[in-house]
Amino acid sequence: MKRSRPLKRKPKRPEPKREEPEAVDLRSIDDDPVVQGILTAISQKRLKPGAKLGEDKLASAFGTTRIHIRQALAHLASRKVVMQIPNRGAFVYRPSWEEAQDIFAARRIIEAATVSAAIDRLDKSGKAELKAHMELEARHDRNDRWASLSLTAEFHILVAKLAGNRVLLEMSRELMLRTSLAIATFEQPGEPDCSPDAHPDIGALILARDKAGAIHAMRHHIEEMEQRIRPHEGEDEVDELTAIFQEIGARARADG
Amino acid sequence: MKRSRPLKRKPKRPEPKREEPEAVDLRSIDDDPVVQGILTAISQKRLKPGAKLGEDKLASAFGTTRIHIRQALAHLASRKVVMQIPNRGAFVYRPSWEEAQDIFAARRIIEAATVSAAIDRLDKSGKAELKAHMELEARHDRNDRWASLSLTAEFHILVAKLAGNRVLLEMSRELMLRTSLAIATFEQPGEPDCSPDAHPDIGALILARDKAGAIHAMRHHIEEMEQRIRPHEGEDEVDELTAIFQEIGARARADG
DNA sequence: AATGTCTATATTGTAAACAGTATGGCGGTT
DNA sequence: AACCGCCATACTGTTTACAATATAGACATT
Repeated sequence: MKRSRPLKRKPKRPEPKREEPEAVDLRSIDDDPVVQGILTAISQKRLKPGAKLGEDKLASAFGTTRIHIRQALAHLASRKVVMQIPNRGAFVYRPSWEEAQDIFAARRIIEAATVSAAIDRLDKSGKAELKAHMELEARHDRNDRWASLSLTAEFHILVAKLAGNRVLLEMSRELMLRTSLAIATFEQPGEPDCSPDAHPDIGALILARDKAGAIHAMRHHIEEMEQRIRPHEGEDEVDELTAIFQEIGARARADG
Repeated sequence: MKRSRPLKRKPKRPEPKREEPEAVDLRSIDDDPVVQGILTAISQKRLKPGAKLGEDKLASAFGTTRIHIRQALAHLASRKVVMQIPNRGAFVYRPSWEEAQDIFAARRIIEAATVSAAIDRLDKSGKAELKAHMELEARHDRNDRWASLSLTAEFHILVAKLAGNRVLLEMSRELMLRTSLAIATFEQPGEPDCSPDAHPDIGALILARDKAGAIHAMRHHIEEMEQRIRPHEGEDEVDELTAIFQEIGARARADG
């Protein structure tokens, strides 16, 4: 509907009213506790792919309203961490087998680049951070599964931080999460995402500024992860059906 | 509030009710006309960085409701295409100078990889697509600025498609958009994002399967783009202030 | 003259009620 | 006994109205 403005003021506006914001706090929705909660729950594998995320339940769980939850779920759906199905609700995203492979391939590319850039930019404080993290990983309590999962992911994030490129850092974070989902979908549960023994080697190579060696080690490390997943074989009949339906859906959308 | 369910049914549920969706149409919000409209408007530089995106105005412009607009804006904010400021509204995202540089650096990495993968996977239909696009670009109407902008962006998207990795394709799309914003922010308006003359060379090198040459040409092409932007100098006083405030905000958040 | 305060207005954010859609159990039919 | 349609229920999606906040102009003050 058109606004019924009183028209009392002068309608002319020679300069079109500088509407551009100069400096404000732009706290992102990423800082939202609901988003963070779901994210950590997923990266710690407490939420499995395909799990339903009911709006009412989440609202009461987090002690907030449904609107807030909807916003958080929409954001997570934009980032492909949850899947929203019309009139059915939100579910933890379950990547396809092809998508899982693509995620690993993307990580090989991006993390090779972050390792390279991290070595180029490595300075005193960077070395200290890296050493501190390696020590943390070496002496952490291996019985605390959730802490382990967080720590091993943090190593890759730290390397991305050292690379000094925020865009690559965002992408690494995103790929890390989607890797968690890929592994959780296609591997027996309970094991960590990374074989943690590889991290000290990679870290040492970075500290030694051995670029070729560090890149090779990182690539190998990611390939090791990838080899721990297998396509679902027991659900072939079902998967065939889903393939058919998705094919039909895609075709209908392309034709229409 | 807690749901006041009648409790007439048996509360026990031995099997936790298979809630996982098997096969459904999952049309993404990316297909939404509002999202697409804003996206193309930005990539065609009809919407400039910093422009205000009022909810009511967009709602009446698209002939839909404010809620719909809000969802679309939230999605675009998740993808860093718009910036949402609490109680102020949504604005077309304006990257910082550092972010602009990071975007170009990320593109160098990712597009070098897509070029490489595209050459590896290049088959008959891929060659045909590439040739068709190059012909389109060669004989298009150079006076139609908006068509030119779309076409030159499509070249990079096509290469990413040929690489056969959906995750990298998504990332390329995202980086493409953010490149548009970066160039629009730091360059005088009106010029295309790419110097279009470079595309035929890159395409020819891909068709010739000259991997090293194609990667080099792509890197060079992106560097050329990057060299066309300059940090804002006339707004140094303002930028200094914003830098200070952002510094303070970040510090306060880190300390708190 | 520049700054500070106040008020009206416009715009965003939130809550609650309503409508639409899928789910699951029940009964009827072959 | 298995299958099919029907109906109650639970959940998501949407509308509506209201509350909170920022903006812009006018006015008072130093």
